[in-house]
Formats: sequence, structure tokens, C-alpha cells
Amino acid sequence: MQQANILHADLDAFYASVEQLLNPELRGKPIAVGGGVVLAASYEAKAFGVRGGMSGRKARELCPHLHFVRGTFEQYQRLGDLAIAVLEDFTPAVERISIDEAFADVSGCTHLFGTPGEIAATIRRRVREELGLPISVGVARTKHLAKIASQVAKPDGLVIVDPGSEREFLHDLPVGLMWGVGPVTEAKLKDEGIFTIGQLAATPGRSLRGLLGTAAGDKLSDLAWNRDPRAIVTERRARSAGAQSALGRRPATEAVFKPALRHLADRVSTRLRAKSLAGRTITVRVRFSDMRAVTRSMTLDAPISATVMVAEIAEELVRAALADHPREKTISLLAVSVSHISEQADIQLELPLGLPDEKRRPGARQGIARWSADRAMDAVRERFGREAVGYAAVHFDRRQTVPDAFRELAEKNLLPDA
DNA sequence: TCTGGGGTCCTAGGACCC
DNA sequence: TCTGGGGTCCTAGGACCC
Repeated sequence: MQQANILHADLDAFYASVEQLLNPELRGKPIAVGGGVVLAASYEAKAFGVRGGMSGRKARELCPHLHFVRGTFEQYQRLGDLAIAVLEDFTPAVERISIDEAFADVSGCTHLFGTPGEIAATIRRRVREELGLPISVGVARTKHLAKIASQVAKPDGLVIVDPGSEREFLHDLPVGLMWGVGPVTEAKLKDEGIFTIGQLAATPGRSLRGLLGTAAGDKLSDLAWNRDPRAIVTERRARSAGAQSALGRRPATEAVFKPALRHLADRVSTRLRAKSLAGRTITVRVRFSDMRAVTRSMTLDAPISATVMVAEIAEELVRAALADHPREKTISLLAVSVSHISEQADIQLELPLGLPDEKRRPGARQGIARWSADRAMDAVRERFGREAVGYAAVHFDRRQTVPDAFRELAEKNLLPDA
């Protein structure tokens, strides 16, 4: 039988732990990172029911002595990177899932460093000693099992699932711990009397497919029966890049959405151009004040990355979406996303000159001109900072938005710039 | 007091092609 | 009178993850 060689390492209450590390006065106290919304809560705060994503007001209701901290986002990035680097000291087969979480396959390095369990214990000790942070680790034969094991291990623990005890380990755990089971699926399963992974495994695949759809049903069956073929993927390129902004409650008018879309298009396009990428599909999302949301998208023949082109298409799509919902007078969120991403080398600058006449459409030339102007602006910003230069039309009210540093934490690496 | 921001994947219907 | 069948792409919505 295959050995338990997969580790899942997950820093505990990461942002909150960093704040308690940096400021000893916060240690042992219930704290929340964020303000209007809780981005992370310490274990002391979680004990009161405070959760990430919760409004600050609600959190304060639950925990009157909750300390709010603004967040030290640069430190999160730095310490998260250092923790992952500890894993990489053991093996290059590390798959980073987010800023504070990664899988590692240690099958190739046990002869050097000991059993997977010993490696996991060393990783935990080193992260604690060198960085001062608690990290939980699960060790198992598959990614799914390792991830569940690390959740069970929290806080600050280590759980090893021996290959012989996998079914027993899973049997009484709640289905909500499984990857892919969120609130909706959990409720559907509950309606069928399915609460534990053991009960899920005992449910015929046919029933699950009927309840959840083919793909989701099959996937859940496989995981419940402990069939998880997923391998460690060390490098994964993003398939889309987007930006969004909550607006509170604003009139659904051009005066509101135009500057907001310029700002969002600028964020997304700049990220794409920095990696020599461009995308063919532009998607916008409009959320109304009752939280219902609609999306509109458009797929082009050729990829684009010029800010103004993305912005103009986004505006058209939002106009269309609002026209379809004439009774909605206010919006609470706008989002712009670019997908069908491909590499677009700087060569595109000269491309039209060497192309046959029929390819030199006015639109293409205009796109090149705008893209060139953007690249010039990118260069200025790189030297003098983001705020140094921008489109005159972009006077976007940013009072309510989260810090840019926080946004950047959530961004996936688009691709190493080849 | 309305609830952040960045992503992935799946489904279903329709257009279009061969 | 009668209508087949497979494949790909696009669009919109939704669930889920961190």
C-alpha cells in the first residue's frame, strides 16, 4: 500500500497570529483584522463566534471586547513566503494554495529527513522557532485526506492518517469538512439525512448525482470513498484576472459606474501587461443593492490588454446589464474580469507594420496605440509609484475600498514573466 | 448596519459547423 | 410531413475556495 507522503500545512488564524506576534499586547486577546468587515479573527475571538467575512458590527456584538487592528499586509506576505520556504527546504514538490497554506509531497526526501510524520513535526517546530507562528499539519496518502487532517489538527497540531485507518478516520467526520462541500451542498445532504462522511460513502452514487449533478456527485462519491487522484502541482498559471469594488449603495448611473469601471479596468489591465498577457473575454458583474447579481460577458476575436479598451467594453456590458434590469435603481458592487488569457509579447508593438494590408484594421491600430500609451504609463508608475500618473477621467472615490496591499495578497500569480 | 476581494470549476441552453 | 448526430464555442448563472 502507498505511504502517507502528502503534507498539508496551514498557518493558524494567520493574519491574527501575525498581529499577535508583532504586538505582544494583543497575545491571548480576542482580535480581528479589518474594520467594516472581519478579514481574520484570532482563536480567542473565534471562541465568541467571530468569523472571517463577518461585518465588524456583528463581530462586536458577539465579542464586546474585540480588538480591531487595521492589518500589516506586507508582513503577511513576507511571513507567509518564509513559512512556505520552510517546506521547500525539504522538497521542491510544494503546491501553494494561498498565502498561508500549501501541500507538499515528501516521498522523494524521506531517506534524507525521516518519515513524513517526522518531517511534519520538524516543519512545525521550525516555523514556530524561526517565525514565531503556529502552523498545523496533516499527513496522509492523498491531498484531500491531508487537508482534512490539518483541519482536524487545528489549532497548532499535527495529525497523521495511517493508510490503514483512512476509512475509520473519515467515518464520523462532518461532510462540511470535505473539499467542495459548502453551505448549499451541506444543506442538500442534510435534507437527505446525510451528516457524516461515512453516511455519504454509504449513499449510492446514483442518488448523489441526482441530488448534486453529475460532476459534483461523482466527485463527492470519490472523496467519500477516499479516491483522490490529484497530484501535487507546483506551478499553475491563472486563467483569469479580475478586480471588484463594493460601492455601498449608489445610483445606477453613468456618473457612478464609469469612473469605477475605469479604475477596475486599470487595475486588471496593468496586472496583465506587467506579465505580457492579454485576454479575449471581458466579464462584468453588477450587484444590486438587494445583493442579487448579474454578469455580462463578451468574447473578442483577439486578446486585449489596453486599459481603455477593457474599460470601454466593460461600460458597454454594464449598460446592457442595467438596461435588462430597468427597475434596479441602485448598485452595490462592480467587478471586471479578463479571461481566455494568452501571452502577448512586446512584439505586438511592431506587429501591424509587417502584416498584410487586410490585417491592418483601424481598430487594431487604435488598440496598439492605446496599448503603447499604457506601457509608457506603466513605466512611469514603476519608477514613481502607482499614483504618479493615471487617466484624467479616473477620479474614483476610494474611501470605502480595502487597502491595495490587501488586494495584492489575494492575487494569484498570473504567470512567471517569460 | 446592509455583506471584502481574488480566484476555479460546473451546468445548461443556444449558435454554428460538418 | 417528420428531424440526425457529434463537436466546439459562447453566454449566464451558481457553488465553492482562500
